[in-house]
Amino acid sequence: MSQNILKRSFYTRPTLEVARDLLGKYLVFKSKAGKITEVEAYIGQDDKACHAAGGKTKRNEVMFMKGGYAYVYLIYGLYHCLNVTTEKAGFPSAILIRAIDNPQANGPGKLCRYFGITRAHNGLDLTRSDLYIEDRGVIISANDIGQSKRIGVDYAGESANLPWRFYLKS
DNA sequence: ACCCCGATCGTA
DNA sequence: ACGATCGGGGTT
Repeated sequence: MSQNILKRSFYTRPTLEVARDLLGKYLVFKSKAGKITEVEAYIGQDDKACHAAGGKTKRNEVMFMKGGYAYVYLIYGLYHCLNVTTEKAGFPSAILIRAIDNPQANGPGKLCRYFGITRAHNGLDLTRSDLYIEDRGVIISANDIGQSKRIGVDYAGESANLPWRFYLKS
């Protein structure tokens, strides 16, 4: 029924809108799927916690693509993190998918381990590959959404306190 | 060539 | 509270 894969126009909107709207959607990859329960937004070069704060590099170049691409990077030499790009080409912004409703994928590193997502998937187009996000008709109201500062970015000065983490209250 | 450190996680 | 583990990015 509601097999509704999110299309380009969903991702190319303002990042904070996309972040809130991703809650309750389903991340799907190779026969595994789960409801997104926690995300964080990283927006532009003024955001000192954003990987693109210092400009474009080989590692973060996908962040400069238009909305709807997978930005995957290795962190701490051990784990991978999955982001989805947002907004228009040339503006670096993305949303970190931190958790789905599954104890095996309740953190960004665990999530990638659970799905088998690695840097090999960096740059995938979420609108035309087997990695995608779909709307299964779950309705999320404003009262269901919690908001806080982002995790693990205390080094980022002023940006550390931006309330750009969104999660589904349990 | 070298050094520092990270959008994490599991164990102590 | 801390160690694992490694590549990116800046510096020499």
